[in-house]
Amino acid sequence: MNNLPQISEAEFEVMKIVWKHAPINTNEITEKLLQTTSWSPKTIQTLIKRLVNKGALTYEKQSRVYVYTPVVKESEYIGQESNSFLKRYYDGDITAMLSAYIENDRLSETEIEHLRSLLLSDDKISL
Amino acid sequence: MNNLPQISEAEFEVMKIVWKHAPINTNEITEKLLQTTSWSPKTIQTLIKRLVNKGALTYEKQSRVYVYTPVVKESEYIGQESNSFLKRYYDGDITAMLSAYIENDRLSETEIEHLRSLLLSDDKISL
DNA sequence: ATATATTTATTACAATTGTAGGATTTAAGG
DNA sequence: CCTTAAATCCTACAATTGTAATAAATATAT
Repeated sequence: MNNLPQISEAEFEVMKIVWKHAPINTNEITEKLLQTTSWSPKTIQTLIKRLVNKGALTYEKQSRVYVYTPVVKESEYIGQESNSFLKRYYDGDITAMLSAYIENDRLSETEIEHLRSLLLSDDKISL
Repeated sequence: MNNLPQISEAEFEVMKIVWKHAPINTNEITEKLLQTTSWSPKTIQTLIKRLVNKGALTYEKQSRVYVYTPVVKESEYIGQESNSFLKRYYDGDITAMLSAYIENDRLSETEIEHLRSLLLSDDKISL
């Protein structure tokens, strides 16, 4: 059973901070986000609140401050999003995605090399 | 200059039909979609209309019937979505996505074989 | 104890999306 | 020409999202 909560794009930015720095409080989250966005602190608070409501974050009161921890795991969430992305656009077939990238010359030589070594140096090669 | 229109999930289902069968009229679109969804024909009409408004489809009147053609190309749209997906979840790095899939054993042996042959039999190998 | 500074909670509002019903237009048959 | 069936257009409404402002609660210094 999975079905992680649905996390919007802006909310995801908050999640990234929490995943990286948890346990982390509101002010710290805000501070970090202000380095990369121009969101109002009020907006950030709303996003945090919504993530709590959705069950993506939990918090613990430390006197007047709330300290947040992720409920959903980053890898799990990204894995789920990746699967639904692949399903939507490539009929669930990651090789189809790769094919498209290769055919449209969207891969640099370096990337191709990297992919080759990923696939060849993998322990799966032992068949 | 690109910036294709933003197409929602339900709208995308309509687009897939049009990409595949254009030029195609409302009734034909509806008929095809009813094979895979349980949407009301009214809903489908709304989706088509929105796609026209967004500039994703154009139409031509053939007496009382509208016949639709895509304005945005499928490969272009999917390519754009793929890039923004990779940017969002893998820092734009498709090899990172592959790594994650390999590490989490999300790839079948068949898929791995397929990927290997894609990368090895590619004309890029000529370096 | 109380004022106040700081936090959190509540409310707001427009745009997009899913999901459709109702109104209007119009082609075509009589 | 006019009725009517079929097609398109307009309207609706709740949920989610981006983006905040305002209100309320509360810890802490005095």
